[in-house]
Amino acid sequence: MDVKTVCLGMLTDGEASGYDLKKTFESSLGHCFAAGYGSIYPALASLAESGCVECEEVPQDGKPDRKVYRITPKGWDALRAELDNPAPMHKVRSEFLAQMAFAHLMTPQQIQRVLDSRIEDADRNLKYIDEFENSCDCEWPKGVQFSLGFGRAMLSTMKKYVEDNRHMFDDDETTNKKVVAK
Amino acid sequence: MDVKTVCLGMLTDGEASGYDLKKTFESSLGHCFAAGYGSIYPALASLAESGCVECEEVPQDGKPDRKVYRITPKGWDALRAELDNPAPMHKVRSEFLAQMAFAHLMTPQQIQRVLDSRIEDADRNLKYIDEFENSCDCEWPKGVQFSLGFGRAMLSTMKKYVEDNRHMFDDDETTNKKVVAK
DNA sequence: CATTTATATATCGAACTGATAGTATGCATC
DNA sequence: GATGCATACTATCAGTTCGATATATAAATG
Repeated sequence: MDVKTVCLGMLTDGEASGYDLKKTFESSLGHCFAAGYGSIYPALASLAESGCVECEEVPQDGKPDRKVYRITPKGWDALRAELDNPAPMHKVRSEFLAQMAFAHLMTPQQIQRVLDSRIEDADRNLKYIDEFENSCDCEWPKGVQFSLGFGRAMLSTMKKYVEDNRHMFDDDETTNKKVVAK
Repeated sequence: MDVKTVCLGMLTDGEASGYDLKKTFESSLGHCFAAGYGSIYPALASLAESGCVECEEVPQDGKPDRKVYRITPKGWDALRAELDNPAPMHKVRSEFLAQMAFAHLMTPQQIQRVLDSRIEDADRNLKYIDEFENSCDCEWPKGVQFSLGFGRAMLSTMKKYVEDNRHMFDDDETTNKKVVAK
């Protein structure tokens, strides 16, 4: 399940350009699988070379030609083979947690700022998921619903965990002052 | 907070070789920030070149020289600058969710196998976290505790979500049979 | 005695990231 | 009327990272 395969999967829904695919990445998979032009265009070129997709160049005046891609029977075979993978990975790369593991080298202010930004980011992503879910009159396929719900569950847990545990990093001085103030 | 910075952070705990750092990546950051030799060795070479770490080659008979790295004052400055980043990212790249988004192209058997493997993976990672947490007589620093708790919260949510929602993909035929059997 | 595991180094191609660049249209703001 | 910004569309490039592989030896395990 690399970028190539995901592009192939998206093309089962109908022909599309690299630009179109980028938008789909941002909307439906944005919370769990990112890809930029630097991945998408090479992926399409490679898929075209191996015969998994066909490309039709649609001339447009002024704008550059629109290159529309369509999945081929060979592409369907390749996709089915990939979807048979019984154990696809779920990887996390958290500079946030890595930084927090060095909290003893940071000031309380630095720590709280980082925690604030994590909560903001979670909220932003929760909003994206809601917006995407409501952007369709009809229902999304089950798999997409599952994926959106999964994202929501993870982001809610993340937010709650940060909120519930940020007191761990309360400044001792501040705490003492509060105690004294009582 | 790239691999270079994390290595620098680990070296604040005392000198270490590339091999030692790899073990630390596997144990304390394994659940949230992976790095292999292909990242660690180039990172150390680059840090040495920029004067952030010193390297001492300790000869050993039979085995290749052990290269021991130590952080320098310049390295401390670089680390402090990185730790000032107010909004470190938390990225997810889930081939699992991407594949599930195409569940309508898979058989119910394929889907259930994928969900099983996700639960197994969550359990495995929860076990790793517990084992690491108990591998120390004294207490880990607050930041490390926070990071471990975070990982546990996310993995528990993941497992529960999959368990609670896998029925979404029950085979219609099977469901009908059950209903009939009643 | 053979095999596996641990110690320790390192490289390489493929893949991915994030930024940048080019070109045109339309729309709003100043 | 100009300036800047958003949208549509293409594409590349340097730097990073991933996963696998290679090399060599000692110690433990079967």
